[in-house]
Amino acid sequence: MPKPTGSRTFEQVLAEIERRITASGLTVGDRLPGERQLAEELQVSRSSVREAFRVLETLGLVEVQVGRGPNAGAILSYDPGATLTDLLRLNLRLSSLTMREVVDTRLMIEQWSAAQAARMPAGHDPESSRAMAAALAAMDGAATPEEFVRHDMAFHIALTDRAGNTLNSAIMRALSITLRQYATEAVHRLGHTADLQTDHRLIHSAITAGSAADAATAVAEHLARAYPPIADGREVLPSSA
Amino acid sequence: MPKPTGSRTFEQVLAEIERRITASGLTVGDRLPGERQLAEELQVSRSSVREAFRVLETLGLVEVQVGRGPNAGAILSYDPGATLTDLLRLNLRLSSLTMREVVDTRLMIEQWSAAQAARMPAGHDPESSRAMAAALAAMDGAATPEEFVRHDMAFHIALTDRAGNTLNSAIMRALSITLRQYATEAVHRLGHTADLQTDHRLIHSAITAGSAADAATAVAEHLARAYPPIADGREVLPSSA
DNA sequence: GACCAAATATGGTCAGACCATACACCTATC
DNA sequence: GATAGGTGTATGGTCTGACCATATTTGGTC
Repeated sequence: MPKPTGSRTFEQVLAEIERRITASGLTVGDRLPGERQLAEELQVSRSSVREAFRVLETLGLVEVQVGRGPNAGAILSYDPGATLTDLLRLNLRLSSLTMREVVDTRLMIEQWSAAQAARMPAGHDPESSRAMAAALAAMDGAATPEEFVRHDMAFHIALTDRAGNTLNSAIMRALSITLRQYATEAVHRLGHTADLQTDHRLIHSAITAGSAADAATAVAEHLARAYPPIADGREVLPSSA
Repeated sequence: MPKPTGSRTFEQVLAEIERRITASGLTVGDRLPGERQLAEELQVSRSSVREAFRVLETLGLVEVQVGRGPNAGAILSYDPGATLTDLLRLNLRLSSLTMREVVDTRLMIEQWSAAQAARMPAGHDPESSRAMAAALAAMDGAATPEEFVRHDMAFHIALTDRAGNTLNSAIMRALSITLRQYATEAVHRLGHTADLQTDHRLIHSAITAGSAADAATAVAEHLARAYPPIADGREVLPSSA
């Protein structure tokens, strides 16, 4: 037991909030009591409640808004992506992670997702289907590498969404954001995007055709092309996030 | 731009700390200034510094200790696992995630890792090698389902470590902890562990023999046996964590 | 009914105090 | 001189109470 259920006050507040979520069946969209009210209910100071709220906010579980009315206060939300993104970015800064590992994990998720997506019935999740097609078209019309990469990210995220695992989707979103600048530089280096688009269409048609194995292969080849300079070193994150 | 670089004070403190980490080359083990000192340096209140510290702590980037001496204060650390675990647990509580998705993601990582591990040269990472063998033996001698599951977790984590991707390892650790109680109940239901151990040995020998495909297949079959009742519903987390 | 102004509830921030903890330092003793 | 014990002090942890900023609600006025 590394943590003996936290003796600090804000940890007890966290435990109580977690207990209430479980017991009262609170869910996304519901509101937590205000800072002052919760402080009085639990007989703790407002500072402790605030520190607990910062933790919940960091975990992407609540969104806090000032002012008055139904939208003010701490609202239960669902955005693990932001947390994961922060986590990845900071760990790259600390050199606890390498770009190589991030890219490999992305390949893993995307290969898996492409295979799963190919196995889905034709009419499955029309929204992600539309998103993939739209991203493909938008990449054709992209005027700058930045714009291309933006739609490229959308394409790969839609692909992951299509596999239907929201946990994988959340991780994929975080990985994409982390790799964005890297991807942009790669496109600049390449100088053109024709090969990448050929890859994308190969992936897309394999999924549409229901060929899981082909889809997985196409994804692997695409990422090998997109991230060639990454060998095995401890590349650091570009200076600007 | 969802976040305009945070107008709140504690977010500016976070940005400044992140800047210092990047600029000064601070790394794991180094100490951040004390709360009072940082507050004065940045001309903000101690409360704001504390809220920033709570965020860093939640992200697993610092560990805070009271008292005096070289171990006191906020030390840069590296423990994304705790954050991921909290993230998973709370999102399961909010029903934003299903057990099915968690199990699927675990299968994905473990299949990938088993295949990668099988491709490694024989002498690679002797530590995880030893850990796998030790866990196998310990499972044979386990007297209770709880003890069996503890060593089972160690086995699967060692397998993932052997693939050499620390990001995947961190995710796998979080998934394992999240699934622990579930796994324990599954072993209780099964009533015996012979089949599971047969699976484990199959996985182990496939990796040792360097057969990536066999290793991946063995992992898939093992997890299908270990988590059979999970179909497609929105199973909730067991009440006690 | 529309519009504008005041009241109010909410989070955001600050200053200052006191407590608990754990090491640092110094003194007394041998 | 070495050791043991007490005291000092820097650190995080918590609380109180105040004030500010913001956004909605309320109510009055035209």
